[in-house]
Amino acid sequence: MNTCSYIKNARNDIPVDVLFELSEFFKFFGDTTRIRIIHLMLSGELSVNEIAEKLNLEQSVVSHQLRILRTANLVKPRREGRKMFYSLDDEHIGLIFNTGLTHILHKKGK
Amino acid sequence: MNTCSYIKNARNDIPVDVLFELSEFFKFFGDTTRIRIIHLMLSGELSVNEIAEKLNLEQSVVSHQLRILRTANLVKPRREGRKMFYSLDDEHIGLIFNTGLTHILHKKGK
DNA sequence: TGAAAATATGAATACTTGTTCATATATCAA
DNA sequence: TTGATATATGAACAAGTATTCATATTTTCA
Repeated sequence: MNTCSYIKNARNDIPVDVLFELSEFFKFFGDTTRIRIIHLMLSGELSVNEIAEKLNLEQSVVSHQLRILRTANLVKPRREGRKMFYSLDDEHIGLIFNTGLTHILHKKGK
Repeated sequence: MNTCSYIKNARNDIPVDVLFELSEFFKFFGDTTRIRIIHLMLSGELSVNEIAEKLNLEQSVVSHQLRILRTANLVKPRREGRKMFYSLDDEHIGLIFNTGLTHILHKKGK
């Protein structure tokens, strides 16, 4: 009857350090530049310059944020000549993105 | 073949201001104190002092963070005499919490 | 009304972090 | 090797924010 897996799987004994990691993880989604980069990557991999052009951002801004996302294993790099292509490392990233998106769109609809 | 629903439901035309709101939304989960408060509330409503005691935090810290969560409609207050009880406003909050938690636990398992 | 309990708030501080600018590194082509 | 292209990085600055401390509200009870 209950289709919400998050309730069935609710954990009651989460260590503080795991909660800390969880908050650190959500921080990566808590920046406009990064969320726009993640959004772009939902459609596939992109080079640094492609991202910068599509988002109308300076190259260094994109590069700085990509380093953060790469260090956190949210995106993975692939070199092709002089270009670096980045793509989402984990399929869960899109799930979290869309879960949040569904939430705010749902609230806006009211 | 593709079992990832987030790809099937991918939205390609998200306005920048919606992406901004989305990042602002995720910021609420990007703080240790708030994520611990949210975690506590997954089990039900709590008074301010209960939260402060369980998390070993000063009352003003909890109150400040509750104001942020309340303003963002993540939690809702209920007065009972001198006490204020707070609970999660939206059932999606728990879903997002657990989606992120599942993700980092999955990565730790590797 | 006065005191106590519970919560909220304001200002100050310290800390974090995103952007900017300049520059460095890396790769390719001639 | 030299120049051009693509990306990365470091330092400095500015803006945002979580915590602390003190104090203000609000409510209950004697």
